[in-house]
Amino acid sequence: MEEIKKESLNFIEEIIENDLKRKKHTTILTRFPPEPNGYLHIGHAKSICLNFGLGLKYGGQTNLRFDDTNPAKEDIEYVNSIKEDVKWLGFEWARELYASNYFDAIYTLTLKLIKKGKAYIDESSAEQIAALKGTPTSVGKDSPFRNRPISENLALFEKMKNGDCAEGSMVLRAKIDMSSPNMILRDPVLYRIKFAHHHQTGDKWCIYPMYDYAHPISDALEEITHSICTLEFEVHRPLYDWTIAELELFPSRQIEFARLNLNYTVMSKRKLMELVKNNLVSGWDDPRMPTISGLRRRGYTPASLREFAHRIGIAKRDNVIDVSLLEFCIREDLNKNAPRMMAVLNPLKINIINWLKDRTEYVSIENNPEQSEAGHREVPFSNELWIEQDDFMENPPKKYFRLTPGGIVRLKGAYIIRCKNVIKDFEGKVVELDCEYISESRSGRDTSGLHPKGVLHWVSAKHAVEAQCRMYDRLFKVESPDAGDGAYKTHLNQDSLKTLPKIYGEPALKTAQKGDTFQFLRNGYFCVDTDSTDNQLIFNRTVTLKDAWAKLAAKG
RNA sequence: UGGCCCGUGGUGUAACGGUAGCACUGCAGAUUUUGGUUCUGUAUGUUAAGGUUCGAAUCCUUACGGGCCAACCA
Repeated sequence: MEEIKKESLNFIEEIIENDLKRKKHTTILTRFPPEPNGYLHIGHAKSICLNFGLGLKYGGQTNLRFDDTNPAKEDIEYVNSIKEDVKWLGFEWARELYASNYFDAIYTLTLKLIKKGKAYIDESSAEQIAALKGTPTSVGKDSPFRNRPISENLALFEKMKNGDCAEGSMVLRAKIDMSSPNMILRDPVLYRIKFAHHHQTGDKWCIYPMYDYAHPISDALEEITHSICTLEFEVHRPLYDWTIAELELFPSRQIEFARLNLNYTVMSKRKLMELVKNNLVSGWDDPRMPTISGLRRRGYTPASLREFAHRIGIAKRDNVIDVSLLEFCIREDLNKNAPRMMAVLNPLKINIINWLKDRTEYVSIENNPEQSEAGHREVPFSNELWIEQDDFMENPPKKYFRLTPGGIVRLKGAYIIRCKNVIKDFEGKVVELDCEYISESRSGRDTSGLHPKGVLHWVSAKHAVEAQCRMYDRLFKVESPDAGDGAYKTHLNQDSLKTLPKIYGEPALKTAQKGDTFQFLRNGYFCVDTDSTDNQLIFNRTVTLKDAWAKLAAKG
């Protein structure tokens, strides 16, 4: 009998399996609760994969619920982008919901809370409330309005709802414990007045519940079994439980896990928003952004992001994931799935001097060595070719096995050539190379007996497709741009985007469509950018290939 | 000077009182018509001190380190 080692569970899965086993629940229901006040980033992707993944794994479901309790900061634009991103990641929600769907229910429940004497209207100013709140190390003091009669609370709450009170003039507070060591429990604000237009409810309401109050109620009304959020909400859990208990609702349980941190980038919505607003990037979907839309435009696939989320795991300790893991995940996917193409990014012209000027020969090159069923394509070879400037050196260092004066090299899928003559301009810069091809060296029928160490990619000049290339690198030049004071913007990598206005690709690239991904042989993975037009093909570099030579050369 | 949470190689994450494992990264080598892929090898770890136990990364205590908490934000 083969012993099957069962995959270890993360702590949330353990809780769920335990709940299922003990029959606390017969099925599970999770939710992904974004606030529509910005675009989703890869940290949200972690949460999405967790919540939807759990639903899938345990045969339950997951709701998408917009946490839209603050109309001042939220917008329908974000609602739409969030839906698009979740779908693109490959998940389907059971129900599309909004916390605002429950505004009536929450209002009714609140009446019950007030009648129980568990909430009161406080007419103190925000400053007064803050002053009486105390500090983490000193207790708070009761508000002078704390013990007003229930009937008065009811009447004032009614007035508040009817729009008879000015913004900031009063709030509804829970009556819990002003001396609690947990600041969250010092009579938290439940409702505030905001005369703001809401993207879902329009102008129906001028009072809006706070997150801490609306969230447990929303969870409970949906009968969410496991309400998963990030660690900073841990201290809010007693309030979450208090709300459910006082209102006698479905016992949803909040569980917290550590949010994702990635090095060489920033992850807070506020900072990402600043980058966008200050035009430090081209938008939320700039390919350098850690947003889901940015990664999508960069050429990351949903599968690679899901794999990444799986590999980083779920735990409660703070973590900083190395971007190299993200890069590993996309390379792994694209290596297996992206068709290979040849494209010369920094061209150097070579003349095959013993090749007839008008002759074109087609050579057959595999589309993907990782997939035999991907087949081959025909690539034209002629007397004028482009190769990469880096692939020729007049005075090569040791272990350089590309083209050198008098040296030989294999042109991928075609012939071996020998460099016969180096042509320079008046400044001494190499501008062209005269080479001879070895006629009996054609790939697949090579009888030359030669074994060059180097194999170069190339493009026939007269058949080349021209395109623009955007070479992306990490947005920040330091590992922790967030460290220290708010000076993260000073760590921006000025070279995070280099545009190559004219690159030469093999003819098959002509029909490439937006979003298509390729491996440009020896250069990296690229995808067709959404800015492309019929007249101008634009590629984004998703990620480079691992480059052993670059490493060696850098060492000297 | 408060409360809560968390400390396992460089980075993540397992081991649920019984041989500290896996992945990424690094390094070295093999293979290769991509200096890619693949394969092999290798380096680095239980924060510390006590205690319980035949046996502790795991349980207890203390210390140390990190994080969170004082929006009418989420």
